[in-house]
Amino acid sequence: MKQKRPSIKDIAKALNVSITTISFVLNGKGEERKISKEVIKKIEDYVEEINYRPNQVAQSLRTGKSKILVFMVEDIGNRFFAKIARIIEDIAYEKGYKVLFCSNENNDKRSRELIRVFHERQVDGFLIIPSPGIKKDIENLIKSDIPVVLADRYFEDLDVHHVVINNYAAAQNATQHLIDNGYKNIAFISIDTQQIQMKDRARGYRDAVEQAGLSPTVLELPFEEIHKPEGKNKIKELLTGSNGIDSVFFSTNYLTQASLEIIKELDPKLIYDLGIVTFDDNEFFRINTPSITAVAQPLQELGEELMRIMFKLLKKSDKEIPVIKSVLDAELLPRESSKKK
Amino acid sequence: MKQKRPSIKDIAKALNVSITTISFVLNGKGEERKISKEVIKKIEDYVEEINYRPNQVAQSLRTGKSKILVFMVEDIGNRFFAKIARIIEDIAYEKGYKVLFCSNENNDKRSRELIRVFHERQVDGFLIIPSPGIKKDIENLIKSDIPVVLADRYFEDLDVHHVVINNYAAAQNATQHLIDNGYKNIAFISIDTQQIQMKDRARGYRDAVEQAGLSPTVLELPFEEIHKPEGKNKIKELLTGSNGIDSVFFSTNYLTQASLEIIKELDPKLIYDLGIVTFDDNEFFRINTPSITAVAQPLQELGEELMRIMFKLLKKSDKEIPVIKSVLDAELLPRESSKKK
DNA sequence: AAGATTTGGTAAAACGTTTTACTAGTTTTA
DNA sequence: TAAAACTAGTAAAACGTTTTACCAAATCTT
Repeated sequence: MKQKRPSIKDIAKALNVSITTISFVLNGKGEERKISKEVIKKIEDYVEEINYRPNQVAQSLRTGKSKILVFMVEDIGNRFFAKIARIIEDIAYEKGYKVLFCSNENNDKRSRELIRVFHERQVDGFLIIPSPGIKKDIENLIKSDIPVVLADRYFEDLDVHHVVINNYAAAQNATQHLIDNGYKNIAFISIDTQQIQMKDRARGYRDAVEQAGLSPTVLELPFEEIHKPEGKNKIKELLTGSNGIDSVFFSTNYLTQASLEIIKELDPKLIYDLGIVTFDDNEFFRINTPSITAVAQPLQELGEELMRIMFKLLKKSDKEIPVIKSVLDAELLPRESSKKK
Repeated sequence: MKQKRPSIKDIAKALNVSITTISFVLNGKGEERKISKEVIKKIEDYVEEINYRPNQVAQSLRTGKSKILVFMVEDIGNRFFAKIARIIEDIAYEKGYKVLFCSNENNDKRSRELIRVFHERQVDGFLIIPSPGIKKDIENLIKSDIPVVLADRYFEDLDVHHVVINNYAAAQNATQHLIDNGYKNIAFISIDTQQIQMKDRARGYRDAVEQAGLSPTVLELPFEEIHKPEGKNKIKELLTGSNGIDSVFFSTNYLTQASLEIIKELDPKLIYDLGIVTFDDNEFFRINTPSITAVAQPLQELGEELMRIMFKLLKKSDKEIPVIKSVLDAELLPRESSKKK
C-alpha cells in the first residue's frame, strides 16, 4: 500500500544511467558537465513522468543547507508580530524557503534554548526580535557564520545587521502632535526595560516635552505587572490622580489596550477628555470611538527589508558584507483621540 | 575559526568505543543492550563535557522522522489563527517538536502546494484548517500514513480526525440571545461559502429565527468582496435599507470588523441602536463602546485537543485509531451591544 | 566438560543526496 | 602519428545517524 517515494537510485536503475549523471542534470549542471542532450531529455522526461521530488532531508545532510529560516518574535499571537510573520512567510516561500516561527516571550532563557535548538537543526538563517540579554548568544551565532538579522531593536555595542524604525523621531513627533493640539500635561506610559527601542521612545517624548517648556511625567511598568492589579492601579492613579494629566502617550500597543480597558471600567466618559496617542496601529483603533491616534510602523516595508538583507547574506557566504543598519520611518496617523476637546 | 560540530565519530575516536555503542547509550538503550555501567558513564560524561548534540538532519534521514509538525491556517496574521498557533507552539515544544506555520489564504491551489512541499520535507504531522476543495489531497495525505488532524472545519464525507466547535448550537444560542433581548428583525451577515462551519452557523441562525416566528435576512458576501466597495455597499444597504433590520449576527470576525468601520463612517450613532453579536472574540470587543457581544471559541482547549490527538497519532503508527471527532462548545459573552435599547 | 546462554560490545549497511576524482573512447593538434 | 585535449559520462566517498547482524569471551546448565 504505502509505496516508498522514488529516489535517484530508482531512476538510475530505470534509465540505466548513473546516479551522478542524474544528480547533475537535476541540478542544472547537465550542459556544464557535458551530458548529451538526449540523456538530459531522457532524465527530465522520466523525472516529470514519475513526478520525482528530491528528498530534501538528504539534500540538507549533504549540503548543510536546509532552506529553512527562523523568525523569532516575542509572541506570535501578538498582532504586530503575526502581521510581520505573514509578510515574511510570503517572501520566503517565493524564494523556496520555509519559515519556522517561534515565540521567545522576551525571555532570555527561552531565546537561548530556541537558538540552540534551531542551530542544531541547521536552519539557514535567523530573523530575531531579541530579548534583552542575548547579546552573547547572537554574537556566537554570528561567529558560527550563520546569517542573523535583528528586527525592532538591536544592541548598541554589537555590530549586527538590523532593521528598526526611527523610534526617537517617531516618539518626538507623536508628542509634538499632542503639544500642537494644545495638551499641556502629557504623560508617557511605558515598559520598564533597558531595550533600545523603548529608551529611544522615552527620549523622544522627553525631548519634545522639555523643548516645549512642559514637564514630563513618566510611568514605567515592569512587564509582568501590566495585566496584574499592581500595574492597573498605577495606571489608574496616573489617570485620575491630582497631577492634572490631560493626555497620554503609550509606548506600546498592549499598554494602550490594558489602559483602554481600565478607562472603560473606571469611567467610560473619561476617554473623551483624555488625549491619547499610541505606538503601533491596529484596525480597532480606527473603529474605536473616539478613534485612537497611532504611530504606525511600516510592517510591509519592515518585512521586505528584513528579507532583502537576509537573502543578501544567504547569497554571499562572504561574511564581509558591511553591517547593514536599516532605519525606517513610522507614520503618525492622527485621529480623534488626540484632538483637543 | 569555524570549527565543525563534533559528531558521533569524533566521540568514538576520543573514547575508543564504537559508534554503535555511543548511539545506543545516547538513545537510552544502554541497559537494554548490556552496555556496562562504566562505559555508559564515560560516554555520558564526555557528551556532557563537549556539549555534543546529535545532528537532527542525519537523524531525520535515517529514521524518516523530522520532529516537525505543520500548522496550516488561513492567515497567520489573523488573530484567531495566531492565538491558536501560539498555544500549539508551546505544547509542541514541550514534547520536542517544532511547528511550521503556513498560510493557505483559504485557497486550494496554495494549500495543495504547501501540503506537497511539506510532505516532501518529511514533516511528521499536519494540523490543517482546510480550504474548501482539498478533500482529495487530505485523503492522499492520510493514505500515505501521515497523521492529519483538521481544525475549525472538516469534510462531511471524509472520515478524518478533527476538532471543531458546535457551530450550530453556538449560532442558535447567539441568535436566541438577540431574540430574548427583544430584537425582532435580525440579519445574518456571512461569507458565501460551502464550508461546513459557515453552513452550520447559518442553520443555527435560521432555525432560531424561524422557531421564534421571525423571518430571516441573510447576506452572504463573496470572500474577496469583503474589503471592496461592492461588499461594503451591500452591508451599507442592509444596515440602512428599508428592511427595518434592528440587529445583526456576524458569522466571523473580519465581517464584524469591516462592518464596524462602515458603521463608523456612515453614522457613528447608528451603533448604539443596532443589536450586534459576532462570532470570534477579541480584546477590542470588550473595550469598544458599546462593548460587542461575542461568541468566543475556546482557543486554549482547541489547541490542546488538537495536540492531544496529534500526539496520539504520532505514537501509534497503528493507523487503526478510530476517527476522533471532537466537538467543543463555544461560549456566548453577552455585552452591551446586544442589550435592547 | 560440552553445549547453551549471556555479556559486552563491534562492523557494516542503510537513509538519499552531492561532489570529487577518475576513465575509456574520440577528436584535435603539431 | 603520437601526444594532448575533449566528450560523455561513472565509481565511490561523504554527510551523521540508526539498526541489523554478528562475534568473542565469560558464565550457566546438565
